[in-house]
Amino acid sequence: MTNQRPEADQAGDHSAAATLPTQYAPAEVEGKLYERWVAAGYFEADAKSDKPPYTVVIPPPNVTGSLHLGHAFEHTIIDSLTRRKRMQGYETLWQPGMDHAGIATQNVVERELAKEGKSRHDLGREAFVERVWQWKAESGGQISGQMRRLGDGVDWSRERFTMDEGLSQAVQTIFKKLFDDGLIYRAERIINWCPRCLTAISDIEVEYQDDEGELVSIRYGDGDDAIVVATTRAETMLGDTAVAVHPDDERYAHLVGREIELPLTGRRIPVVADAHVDPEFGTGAVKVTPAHDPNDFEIGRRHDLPSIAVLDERGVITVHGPFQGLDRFEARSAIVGALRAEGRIVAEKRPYLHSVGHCSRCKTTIEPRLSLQWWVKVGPLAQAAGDAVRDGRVAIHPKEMEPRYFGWVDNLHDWCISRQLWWGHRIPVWYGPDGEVVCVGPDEEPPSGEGWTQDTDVLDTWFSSGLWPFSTLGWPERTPSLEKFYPTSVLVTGYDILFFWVARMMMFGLYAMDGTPPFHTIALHGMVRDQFGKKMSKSFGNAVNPLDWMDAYGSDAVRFTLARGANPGTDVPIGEDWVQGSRNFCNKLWNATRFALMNGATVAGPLPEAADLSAADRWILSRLNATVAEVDALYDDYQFAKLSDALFHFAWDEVFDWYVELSKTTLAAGGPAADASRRVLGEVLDVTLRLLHPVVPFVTEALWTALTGRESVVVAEWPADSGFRDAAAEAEITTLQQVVTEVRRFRADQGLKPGQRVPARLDLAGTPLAAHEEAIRSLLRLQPAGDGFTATASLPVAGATVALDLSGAIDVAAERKRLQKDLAVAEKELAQTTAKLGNEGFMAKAPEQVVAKIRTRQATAEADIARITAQLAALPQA
RNA sequence: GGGCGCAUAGCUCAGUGGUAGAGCACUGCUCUUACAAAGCAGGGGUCGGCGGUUCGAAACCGUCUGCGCCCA
Repeated sequence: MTNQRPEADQAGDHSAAATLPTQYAPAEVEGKLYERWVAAGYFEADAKSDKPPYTVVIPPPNVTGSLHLGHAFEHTIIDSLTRRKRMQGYETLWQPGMDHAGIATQNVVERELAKEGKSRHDLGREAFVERVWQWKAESGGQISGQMRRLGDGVDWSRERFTMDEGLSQAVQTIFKKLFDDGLIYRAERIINWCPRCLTAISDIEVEYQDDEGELVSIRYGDGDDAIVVATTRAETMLGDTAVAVHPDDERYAHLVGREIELPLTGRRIPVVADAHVDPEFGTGAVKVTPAHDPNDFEIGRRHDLPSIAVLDERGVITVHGPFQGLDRFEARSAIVGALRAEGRIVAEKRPYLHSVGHCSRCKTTIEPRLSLQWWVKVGPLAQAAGDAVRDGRVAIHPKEMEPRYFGWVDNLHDWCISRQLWWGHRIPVWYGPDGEVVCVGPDEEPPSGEGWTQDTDVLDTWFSSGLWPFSTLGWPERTPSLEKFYPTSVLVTGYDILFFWVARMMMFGLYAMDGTPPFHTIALHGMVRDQFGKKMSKSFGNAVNPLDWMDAYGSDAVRFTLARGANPGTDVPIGEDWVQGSRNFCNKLWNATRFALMNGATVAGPLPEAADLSAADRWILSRLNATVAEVDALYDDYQFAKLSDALFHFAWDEVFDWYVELSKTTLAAGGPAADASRRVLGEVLDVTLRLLHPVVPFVTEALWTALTGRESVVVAEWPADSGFRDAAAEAEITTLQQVVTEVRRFRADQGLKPGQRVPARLDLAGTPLAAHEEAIRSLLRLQPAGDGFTATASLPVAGATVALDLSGAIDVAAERKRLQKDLAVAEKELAQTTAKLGNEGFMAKAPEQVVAKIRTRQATAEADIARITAQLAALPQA
């Protein structure tokens, strides 16, 4: 569209329409409009404003990421919410930014270095971190540009990054506070170790899947001391320090307390009794490797067993002997081979399907590893996070997702927060020469001098993401933004990452902000799937780049398709056909507005009084206001699919298909009625475009500015229901629609071409449609009945009769077939309603309105049968 | 193994006690002066099976079958 200076146009100026091409071309509109919005500062939030605040923080995408449909979906939801609130007069902040994605980003840069034949160790820590920043500056954060394409109304002047100075200070502040409160501690435990990323990861970064492994039964000890254990991890037997059996297991009672020989090593290990052993599983005896299995670690603790580590950080066997230097998987077969040679393999099951943990980042099999790490003691924090939802201060939407939240937050293990990476917030703890441990706050000088060193680990990325709702607003400073915009209003995120960081934000928000939760509502959405409901994945080959669809059909089309599928908490299937359908809707909107502009639709001046409006005008205004109310209610309930659908159907089925068509007759006639219609048309489009704007911002902006001559729909007022309703006008137009549809049906059944003019005589005396005769004739291509008019067909419908002269024989067979079908439907209806009304139980117990409704249906069926029977009788005999 | 959920038109999904709906797909006719990315008309479902509650069940209860997801 060439209309880039809408303020220069007058409302209703016919020249505005002349500049609109017959097809909507999103590519020519979207980019320019977005730049204008940003330049105008519409998305900037003012902390000094008197307006009530509405705040949403973006779930920060990874700095390594690019826009996928999941983002597009989530952003469409957030953008619609914030755009509507902005129009409603809230001081609206949609806070943008990214997280530093510790492991992912470090991996990206390490891969770059590898191409140069270098490792991060060649550069050293400082130079490597420098290199990561350089990478971020050059190729990180692609998603920011893509968010602009999507139309995201974020305040770019406030963009934040979790590694920024201010946010790093927030991290250090909360670390110190938690440390001082005893909620952060250091301990040696079994953690999830990725032998490829060479770092600890948290429980939720482990993905379990059923893998084909092996279950090997090994005989430990000999003679009377023999005991068979089953394991999927034979290679860890080198680190076994006991065999455990259930205390009540009589099979092994005689062995408890004795020592047996561990094969291949010559070591002697005890047999211990532990209630955690399942006597039903395998032989009821298990090998115990405290250094390489979390359950075994606990058994070891209970029985004071030593831990013998046999694998290094890369999963390579470290103990002396023939297996030293073998990878854990090579060692497994080597050790089974050696045991077999000694005749100690009692049974082998291969493949044996069992659940194995994998690194969510690189899919490498996780190695449980005993190591010294930093932990957050989550007990009191998780309790508070659960209580905030339990006592209603925070609502989870949809409510069905609550058990999922409680199930997790109430059973939370302590959170391992240290990572053996270089990219991230370095743990602010210094160790002294004499074993001192000092946690340093943001305003404190680290201890200096001989022998003092800082912890080399960094913090889990989620540690900083958990601070996002307040760190982005300036915390720990009590900034005006923090005062104005905290707590945020709603957090929009996928149910799949409810645990990853919603719970973390809740814990940290409540803890840091004196018990004020970071948001009052958690609105959960589902995942985007393909058109057959399958999960999108690169390996399956059904992943879609949203930018391709945005290029082909426009961002609005992608957004509208996603919004139409957004039922709370459920997954959203999307296919190209559906995006095309949304594009078609945008085009329809475009052309309807184009028609309105060509015909002088206007928003100038007040609406005429109801008395000066036609039934069609009153009908559409009644429907318009009902739609405003409906859409408002649906927005407040996060029902994006339903509100989008309501707007789609109101716009297309009512405004475009009927009101616009009816207005053609009125406009052609001219006079005051035409003036009124121009004003109503302008009103209906104005309000409809404003209602649609949050979901399809671009096309509505282009059209609304052209229609109204005003600055921007972004800052227009959100429509309000005027309360105007007109049931009589609605009934009148419904009757009109019935008459028109019935005659169209007859025309189609008779094989008349749509444009073919037919002489007709209308008898509307029994209806309120007298004023609509011209419109009905126009819609049905009916000519006046001239001299020699001979009715060859007479159609009774809704009290009216339309007589047509088809100048010749009609297709009696087609009409008979049709009428017989209608008759069958009416007869079935009569039978059903009559049966109900004859049912004593129904008559005695059904509510008044239901009985009345059935009576009406019965009467209608009877009338239909009479009418159709008469029509059939009137048909010429074949 | 524990928990949550789903099964409605060819596909994807709405529909929490009173006439089974939408989008897309499908069939026929049309360039009717906003729009063929369109218009008009039409076809299509024993609401997974069985049993129960009820005057009345797609909906509520039980059960079976099939399929998801989360946790262990």
